[in-house]
Amino acid sequence: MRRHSANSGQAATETENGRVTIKSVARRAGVSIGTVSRVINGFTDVNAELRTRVEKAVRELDYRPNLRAQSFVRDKSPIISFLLSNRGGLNPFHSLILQGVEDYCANHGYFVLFARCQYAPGTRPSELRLPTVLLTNGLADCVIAAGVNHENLLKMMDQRDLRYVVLANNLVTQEPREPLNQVRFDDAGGYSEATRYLIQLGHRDIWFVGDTSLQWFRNRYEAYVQVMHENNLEPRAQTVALSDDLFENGRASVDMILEREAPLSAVLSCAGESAEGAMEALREHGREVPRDASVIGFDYMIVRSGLWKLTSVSVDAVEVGRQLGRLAIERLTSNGKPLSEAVVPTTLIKRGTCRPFRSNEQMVL
Amino acid sequence: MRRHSANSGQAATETENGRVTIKSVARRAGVSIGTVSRVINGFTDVNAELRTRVEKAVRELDYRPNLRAQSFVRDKSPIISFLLSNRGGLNPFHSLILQGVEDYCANHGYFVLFARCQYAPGTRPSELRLPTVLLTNGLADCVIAAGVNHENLLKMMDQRDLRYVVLANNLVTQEPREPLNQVRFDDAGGYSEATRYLIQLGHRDIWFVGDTSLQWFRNRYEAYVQVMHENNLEPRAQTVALSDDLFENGRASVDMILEREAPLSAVLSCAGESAEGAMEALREHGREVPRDASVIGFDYMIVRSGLWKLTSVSVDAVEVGRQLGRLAIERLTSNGKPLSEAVVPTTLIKRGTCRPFRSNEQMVL
DNA sequence: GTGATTGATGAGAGCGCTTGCTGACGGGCG
DNA sequence: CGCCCGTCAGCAAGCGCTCTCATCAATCAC
Repeated sequence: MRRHSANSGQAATETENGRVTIKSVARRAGVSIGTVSRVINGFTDVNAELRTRVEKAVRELDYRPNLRAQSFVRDKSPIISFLLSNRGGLNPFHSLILQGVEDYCANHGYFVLFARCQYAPGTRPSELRLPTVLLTNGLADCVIAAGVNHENLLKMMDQRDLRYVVLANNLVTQEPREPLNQVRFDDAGGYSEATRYLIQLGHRDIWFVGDTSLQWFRNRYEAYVQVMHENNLEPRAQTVALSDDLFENGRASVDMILEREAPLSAVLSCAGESAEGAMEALREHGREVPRDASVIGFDYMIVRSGLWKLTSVSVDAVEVGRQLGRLAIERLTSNGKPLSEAVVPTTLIKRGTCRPFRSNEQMVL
Repeated sequence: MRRHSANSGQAATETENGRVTIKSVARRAGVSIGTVSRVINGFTDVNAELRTRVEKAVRELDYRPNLRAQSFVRDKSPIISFLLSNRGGLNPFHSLILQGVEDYCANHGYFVLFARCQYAPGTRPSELRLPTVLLTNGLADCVIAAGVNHENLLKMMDQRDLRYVVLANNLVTQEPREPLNQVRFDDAGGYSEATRYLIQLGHRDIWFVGDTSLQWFRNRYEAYVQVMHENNLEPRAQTVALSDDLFENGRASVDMILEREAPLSAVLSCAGESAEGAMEALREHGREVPRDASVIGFDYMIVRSGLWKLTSVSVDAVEVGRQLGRLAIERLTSNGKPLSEAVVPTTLIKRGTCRPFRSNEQMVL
């Protein structure tokens, strides 16, 4: 690449080359650019008449400050980056979260940059190849780390003094982490409630289905186990991943349970898709839901078409996004001091897949 | 708001206040900042030795140019805005498109800003309240208009000399529009192919199901009608929206057709969800798919869990996004001259819901 | 009436970078 | 040897804005 050759010729000397800048406004209003700056930035110590004149000039010229110049001189930008880590695609859950982030940020004068990245949990922080968003100096002032994240990335961001906020549910950590600068939804609480609900309905043979090698599912599993123990019931779980596909995993798990004729009167499933799979397996074995078995799954208040009848532990994913946006903006305005965790509650939404236990159900098998 | 009081005191005179700028690099390498600039921008007319020294200094100081300063002085930014118009949420289809946009842009040094907006089709361009992304001067240099768009927004952007690229399939226009600066996927082609396929399988009573008051579904409908006519078959369609919910609309439409005992051997559905609804209705009427009726729907190559058996007209939505990203970047680098339309093909993916017609199927009803 | 205080304004420096221009240098050629 | 010209480094002018500081007017206390 060679330098561009001279082509500007006679640079516009005093005249403006077509664009409206703070100077044009100042000239038109007959004030200095400092005064214009004070008016557009809402300082109160400006004479009412001058203010009016400036405002008129702004309107007439349709002036809008150059964000690039503003960001440059203020040394900050109104951009927050939403970083989706280690996820193939933008799944419905994260779509809703992104939507919530955008919603909150847009309402508070910030913009959301969408970026993705992949990294291995094992890589040492210093050897981590950061995504371009994080490497680019001055692009975004705060990062929202969603998707599946690991300690090494957070360490790296700490080292580089990058401000960030994390979605804690999908954060995989070895040792417990101080719950700062993070948003979490209380899925464990929801799974406790769901378990209690099934017990109240009279169920005893309640199976948890889900791959507990994944931390987020393990949290749900542990909540289930605890409630079962509190009620002197034996947890009975199929926690090995029989498939990568959640639907298929739910189907295969329940199929296995029924094949070996283990007693089963309710299924608490780690996810919505796997609950659908569980229902498929029950159907295949001639057991009707909820008549012959109750099923509870998980969802995130996505608007589903007609048939969404699954009783679920439910979290408002858009709200999770809003909280992430809120925390990110607070981090920027709170001068970087750590913020305490925000928790979004979950609710057990009772739809059509649970029913009180009747002992003759056992006969069906 | 009052002006900030003086708090800087003795501004750092010649020393740098902690941050690494082009000056630090220049000093360390013993060259002028101009030379550093030329090196980091890849100009070739730099002496090899100086270049090496500069590169060394950059590495040692871990220097990264300040994007804010660069954007400011270059008067352009590496940010492209993905604007989702008139859509409640970020649905799976648009999530995939966004993903494709991000994919392409990230690979070409651009960043993607995610924004949403709502506007009425009827509003006159001059009265349109533009979303903040478009109003903010210097934020993004090009806008990708996805979601459902209308002429008034495009007119407004034209007037303001905003560069943009449109997803044409969801663009609602009165008069035909020159296909410039837009990406389109050929769903009409896919629906023609699907119709021909059903005819080849021997089906005659092929029903199109979908609300044709929506332009994108009407395009599919018209492709269907044309192929039917070419084959001297009578188009038979349920084009009135019986519900806002696609699933329910498909279900209700087919239910109505079957209720009045109209002959039906295949359903060509405007969307995937509505095809699921159609299958539900067939099931309710005791007709098994594909034994007693064939069904074709639509999808966008989303990875669905196990049971996705629907034969579909299919478009690679991620590719649509990539094309949008490509066109947007071309618009920026092609000095603003209009670019010709990009078309993403659709394919008929034959899964498990179609079978050759057997006349005794008619008996089932 | 005088000096001190307060308040509003304009002037201008400076943010970090790009880039046109100037001029030093050296090699080729007459 | 001198001249010309191509090459390449440094200088410095800006880009549009913010914000400090000096200035000046008006107000107030006594």
